[in-house]
Amino acid sequence: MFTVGEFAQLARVSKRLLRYYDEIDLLKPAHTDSATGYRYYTAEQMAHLNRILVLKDLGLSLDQIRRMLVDRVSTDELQGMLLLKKAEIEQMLRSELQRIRKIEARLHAIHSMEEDQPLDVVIKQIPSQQALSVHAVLPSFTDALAMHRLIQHALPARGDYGLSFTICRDAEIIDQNLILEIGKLIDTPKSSHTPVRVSESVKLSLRELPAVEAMATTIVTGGLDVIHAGYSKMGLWAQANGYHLSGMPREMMLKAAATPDGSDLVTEIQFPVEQA
Amino acid sequence: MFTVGEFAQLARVSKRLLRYYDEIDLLKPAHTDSATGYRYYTAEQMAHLNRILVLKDLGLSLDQIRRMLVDRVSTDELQGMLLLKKAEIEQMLRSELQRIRKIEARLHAIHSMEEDQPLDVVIKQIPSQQALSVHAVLPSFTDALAMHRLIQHALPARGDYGLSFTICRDAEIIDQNLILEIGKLIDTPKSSHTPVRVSESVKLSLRELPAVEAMATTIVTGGLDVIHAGYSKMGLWAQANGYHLSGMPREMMLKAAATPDGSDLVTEIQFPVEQA
DNA sequence: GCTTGAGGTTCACGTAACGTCAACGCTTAG
DNA sequence: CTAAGCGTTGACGTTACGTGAACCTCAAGC
Repeated sequence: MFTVGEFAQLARVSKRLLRYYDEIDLLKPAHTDSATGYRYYTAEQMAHLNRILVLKDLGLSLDQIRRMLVDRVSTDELQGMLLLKKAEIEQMLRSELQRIRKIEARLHAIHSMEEDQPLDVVIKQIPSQQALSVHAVLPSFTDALAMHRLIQHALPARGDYGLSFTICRDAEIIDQNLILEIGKLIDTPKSSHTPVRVSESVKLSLRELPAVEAMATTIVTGGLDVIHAGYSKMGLWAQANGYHLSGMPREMMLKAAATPDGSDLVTEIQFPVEQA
Repeated sequence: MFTVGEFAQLARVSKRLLRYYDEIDLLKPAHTDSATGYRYYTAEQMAHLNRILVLKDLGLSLDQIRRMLVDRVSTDELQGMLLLKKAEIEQMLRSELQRIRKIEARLHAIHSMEEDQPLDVVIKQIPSQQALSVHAVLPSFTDALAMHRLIQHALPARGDYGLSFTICRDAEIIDQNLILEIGKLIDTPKSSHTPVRVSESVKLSLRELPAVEAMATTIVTGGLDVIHAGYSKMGLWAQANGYHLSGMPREMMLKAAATPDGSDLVTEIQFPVEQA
């Protein structure tokens, strides 16, 4: 029989830990003096403690260990728990490897473009959204900007409209003509008063932008040249981080231009992606 | 300007998160109404938030991110932190791989020896310990057991003695003759009254067992045959888990034999090991 | 018998990054 | 006028595994 102190020293654990394991019914001393409350452990319990420490080291929680040891679980179940734990660790290893890859990509980005800040790309899930939009074939993004202004003026000020957006319906951005969808999100999807609306020769129609599971997004501040550069950087980023494009890119105008050149535009570029 | 709700929805984070980041000075809204306390965020702050989310995803803590962004840390330092984080993750990957190996070894052990319980091997650090011991060349462990009894009787009952131990001074356990060190630990190292002590023809001398950084230990219950089997299993275990022997094995007698055959002996087998 | 060290219990804290709930104020739409 | 909806603060919970401090009791050696 050993007292806590002796037992703790032999096992090289703290006395506190032994009391704790007693408290959570993981390892009760073989005998507890009812008068003094003193705990007494047998030599055989050292084997028990060792088993606990080993299983803990394998990554099992104390709760699982208690179920396995105190509740006398079968060898098959134990094997199952170990296999499960192993699978868990393997999953974790994969995600940590991915993380390492991202860190390396970022380090590379810092190194290669010294003063240009590296892109901050966040992947988020986007729900489906209702929108009022029009399809247009335009010679340049500058015309798209004009179109946005036109729409802005045509819509009533007091209507639950959200952000202005542009969708490139053609994956290849051709300098000649752009196939675009231009419009505004609708904040309150309940508004049934928005089936169509006319503004000169363009008609806005109600549309539902599909949900996207993984949308790679980044914020750019600046005019059309900066936005265009952002598109190409997003492509590089996807390349470096193991994603590939899986849908039509979108642009969300977070802040409209105050100056004519649009140098204070704030735009969120959105790329639907998939793990390559 | 966006309110928390709008900003949260755009960024796809919770409002709570934004308030939290405000509270910990990680991302303060561009403006806070002093009357109502309402928070207002600008479009530019979305870029800021994105950077925070990206760095968080890379595994940095919010505290580190604050230091990097709010306290305007240099690119070099940022690079250093990322490299450090990468090294951390790599270290973690190594230890998790080791863990996987241990789990696999255990699964294999469960599978191969169906009813014999797999060995529970715990690695601990052992400090140097004082002991009273004698060196002996004996034909068998049975004689060692007898020697332990002899010593037990020769020593005064009331002396701060600890466990009985045996050290195999020869790595190869030869059936012919064993080179052993037999004795008892001394609990209170201050006892200067124990320089030597005589008992018939054997003399116990004061000795200091060296500290061991990594001691693989396991508990076996049973007679000499069981203990001997434990030795060989420990060898197999080390093999399977990537360790190798780096010193003289020790045996600690946790519980002396009550029966002559020693079938209720409880012994801790100790192998000094190193990572292979 | 006295001191001392080891034992006991109980409460609290500590991490990291929020989630959840309660109570309350302000504004607007019906 | 009132209820809905959004905003605020504050406190507590979560998860897992313990550690620390304060305070009290008890066994044992001299």
